[in-house]
Amino acid sequence: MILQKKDAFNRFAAKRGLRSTRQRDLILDVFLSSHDHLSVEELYLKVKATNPGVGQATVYRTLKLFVEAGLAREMTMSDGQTRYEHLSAGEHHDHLICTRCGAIVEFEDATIERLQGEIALRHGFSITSHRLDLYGICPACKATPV
Amino acid sequence: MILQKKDAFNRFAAKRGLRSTRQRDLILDVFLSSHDHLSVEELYLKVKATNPGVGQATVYRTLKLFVEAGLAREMTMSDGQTRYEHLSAGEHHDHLICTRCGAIVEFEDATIERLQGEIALRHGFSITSHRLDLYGICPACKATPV
DNA sequence: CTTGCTGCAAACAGTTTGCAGAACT
DNA sequence: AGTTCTGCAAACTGTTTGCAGCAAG
Repeated sequence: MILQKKDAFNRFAAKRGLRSTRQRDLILDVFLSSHDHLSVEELYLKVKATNPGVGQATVYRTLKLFVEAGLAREMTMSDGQTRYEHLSAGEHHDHLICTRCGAIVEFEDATIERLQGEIALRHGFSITSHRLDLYGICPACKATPV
Repeated sequence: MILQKKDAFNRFAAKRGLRSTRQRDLILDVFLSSHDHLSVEELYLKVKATNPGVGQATVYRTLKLFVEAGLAREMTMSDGQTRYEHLSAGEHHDHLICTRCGAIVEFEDATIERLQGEIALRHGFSITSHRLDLYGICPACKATPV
């Protein structure tokens, strides 16, 4: 799974004439072995933990490459931070987001996807992507007194 | 319609002990008489056109009040800007967004709303709000060569 | 007269960029 | 050797905040 993604990135890099560097390998490792939805800051700190010399700018630049390579998806959160989640070819999922603790749960719903397609058609749009976030309180937070 | 919203804001202001100022009235007028989904910058420019002395900070502060008063909804766009749209009590709609020209078309779909509720229930979440954006190319752009 | 509101400018947070040196091929 | 990539720091963008003066009640 992780190897597949590394291969995918290597193919992308080769096609684009990008060089293979220690930093890019490292950032890819950390990204792939982490849970989804990391902010750049979180990823940067994880990378720095094992390899202090790496700069933030490189993390920013490398994440943009992952997006171009189709490995990652960018999500602009309402707190102004950008988060990156894993993305496999053709796969898509939406999010339940806890507004108290920030937990993010993924889900998929084929019926909603289909209805979205119908709505787009009705308005003459050709859809390239979409984003569905449901905000609320997760079960754990409901059980915990504020 | 516009008067109703002004009343709503006045009631909110009274309850909160806020003062009635020239700037707030002006910004509310401009906001209510504009199309939806304005960025702060756009609104600020419109306000400044008729009343040059108004500062950006006031526009930012006033828009946050509108959100608290339930007149407006904040949307963080992927370009990093925040846009504000009109909001009436209980009303909700989602968006088709053209990635070429930036046009935003609103739609509502009761079935999707219901399915969202079911998904939330299944995961034990209590939903407070949601956001559904469909990104693609609008009919006008499809007809226009790049 | 008292307190909240405004405009300005400075501060901030997240992200991007220019550049000199390091590293890949 | 030639060129890309990196790290640093400075620049940028959108937004927030501190403060002195202004204005509403």
